[in-house]
Amino acid sequence: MTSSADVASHAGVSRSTVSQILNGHDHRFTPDMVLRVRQAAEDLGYRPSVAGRTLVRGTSDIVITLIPDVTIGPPLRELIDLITQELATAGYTNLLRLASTGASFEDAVLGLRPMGVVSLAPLSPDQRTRLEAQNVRVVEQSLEVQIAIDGAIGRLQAAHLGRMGYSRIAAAMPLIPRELPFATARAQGVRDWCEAEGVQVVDTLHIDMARGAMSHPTTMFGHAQLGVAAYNDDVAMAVVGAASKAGLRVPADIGVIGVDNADFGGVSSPTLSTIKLDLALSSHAIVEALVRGDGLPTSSLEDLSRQFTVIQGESSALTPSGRRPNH
Amino acid sequence: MTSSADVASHAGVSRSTVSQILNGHDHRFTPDMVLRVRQAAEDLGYRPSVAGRTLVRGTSDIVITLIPDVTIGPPLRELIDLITQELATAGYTNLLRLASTGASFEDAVLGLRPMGVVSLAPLSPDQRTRLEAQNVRVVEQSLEVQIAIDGAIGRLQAAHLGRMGYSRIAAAMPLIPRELPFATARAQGVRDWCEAEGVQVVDTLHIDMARGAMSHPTTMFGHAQLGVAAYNDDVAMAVVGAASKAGLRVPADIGVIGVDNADFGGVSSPTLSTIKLDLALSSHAIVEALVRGDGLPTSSLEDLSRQFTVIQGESSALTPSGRRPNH
DNA sequence: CACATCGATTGTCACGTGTCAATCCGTGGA
DNA sequence: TCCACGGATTGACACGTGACAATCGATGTG
Repeated sequence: MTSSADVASHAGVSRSTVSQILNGHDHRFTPDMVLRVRQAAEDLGYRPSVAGRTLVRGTSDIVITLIPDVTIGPPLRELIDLITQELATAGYTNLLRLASTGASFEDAVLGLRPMGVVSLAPLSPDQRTRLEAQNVRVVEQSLEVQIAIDGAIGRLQAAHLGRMGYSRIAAAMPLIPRELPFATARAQGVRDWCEAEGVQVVDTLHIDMARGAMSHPTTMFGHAQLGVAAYNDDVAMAVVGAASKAGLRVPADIGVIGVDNADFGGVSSPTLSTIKLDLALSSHAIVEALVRGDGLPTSSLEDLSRQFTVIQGESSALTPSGRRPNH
Repeated sequence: MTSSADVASHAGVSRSTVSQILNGHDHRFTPDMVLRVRQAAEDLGYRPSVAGRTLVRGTSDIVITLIPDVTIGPPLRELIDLITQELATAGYTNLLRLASTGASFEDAVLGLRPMGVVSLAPLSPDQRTRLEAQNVRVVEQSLEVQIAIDGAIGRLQAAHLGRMGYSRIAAAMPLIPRELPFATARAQGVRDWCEAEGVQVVDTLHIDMARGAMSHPTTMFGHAQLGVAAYNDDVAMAVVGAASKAGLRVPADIGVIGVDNADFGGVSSPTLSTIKLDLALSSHAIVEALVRGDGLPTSSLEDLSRQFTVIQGESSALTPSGRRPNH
């Protein structure tokens, strides 16, 4: 394991010179000296020890990103990639940790003296407090913002179903406790739009996602021309499956729109209408806030709604006017 | 940021005493002294600095797990969780990094002097060489093992379809270059089983997973009673969708089995038959190999096949004997 | 009573780094 | 010739930790 002392002796200079040149203070030195040191570091494959640097600086260049407890599809993956790359450009190292891995998070991570923590899922208030007590910068997807986003998605789904001509609208949510707060916000968003537009709201459908659970659908579809705003594409698929088992036609009798733009929704029959979440522009705001050190600015809801795109599939094409947009 | 010196002065002893008691050498000290130091550390919320420890030991307690460039569903997520927990039990900290985040991996990570790297995706040979040159233990899902696993899955799918009575069998693979080596191994596994059992093999179907691509299915289903072994549940759904658009019945005319046991496959109509991958027992082998320091023992194929379970859905229930197992 | 013994506790060193004060050396002015 | 100047380079320190040698003190032995 080569150290800066090795580089120094290899270049015939003092270790101090090596350290300064490699840390941006090269203007104090002769050009050929700079070149010689750089070359020596290159030859020896020198990588400064994070441990040594952390020790002297009091804080490391490490940022820990907490990954929420959901399946990580292409969009979320891309967001993480972007955050990692932008942090790298700013000189920081992004490392990941699953939020599902118990309380061990703080024990395991705080010893690293990370420069900051990015939490893609809401943190508990005392978790946040403890992190900040250790001078760790925190940028999180707060519960408020998350709920605002979910509400906006619910409204967007309802608006789509209304535009397509469904006269009654319901939300469909999975029976997973962990998802409850978000599901509630979604359903509220659906209700909000319907009340504002004077469209009839039907009680929220609770969908059991266990294998085969929909084989014997109940009379949950007691309405003709019902539009269903599903929690995600999986739930949307369950609704389509249940309707099919009940002998109802999609989209003629029941319309469905999901969220996520999952692969299977684009190739099933019928193809699923869905909402695509574009997370790209958030990454910049996150990294910016982290590096500057202040909190993440609460985006206005106008800004948020721009991040969503309705993708028209066959599952909600009630009216003949429902054409597929070019994509 | 409290250091061991703070704990020492708080307990009225020397820093050396603190260090020894907190590192398992407590048998050398009086019980009440041990208690006093432990209490002081607790009171001050002391967490030893990874940097300091790394510096003096020459290597850190950090393990970096490289996450492959695929969507991370519940099974993979659970594997990562298990690895993290088992490593924590052994005193190591597991941190994650996406494999897709460019070549910056080595620059960013090697400075941490990690104890080891777990790669859930095959590494390039020179990557592995460079890691080992820095005394980093490497445990990877080698290309050979990955291909052996895929071959076994393909055989299992073909065997299921054959058992269900489909007289002709085809593999269905997505058009994604990144997946090509694995897809090829799967198709080969399907072919192997068919040749061994004397069942007719049909040319591999190449499935375009772009939205709406299957709306105008070609004449790819030129065979009655065709069994299709799909690359995953998404591809299986595409096959079902295309069959449906072509006016063919599933499972009567075409049988389909996927891989992954994804949620949507259990609630669609028809429900998808699939293969569930049980990754639990691999985590133990991985951590074991990493902590011991030798390479990951190449599991025999018999062992591997035990990790797979066929889940019977409606999409491959050609024969009346095809009953749904209790689960 | 002197001394060896042994358990309990402490002192010291090294790890690799970044920063800043200190030193070196060549040049120009008085 | 001497000194001040200033740019180029180096020395020394601190960061927090774990391991090991060294020290302390009390007890038992001759």
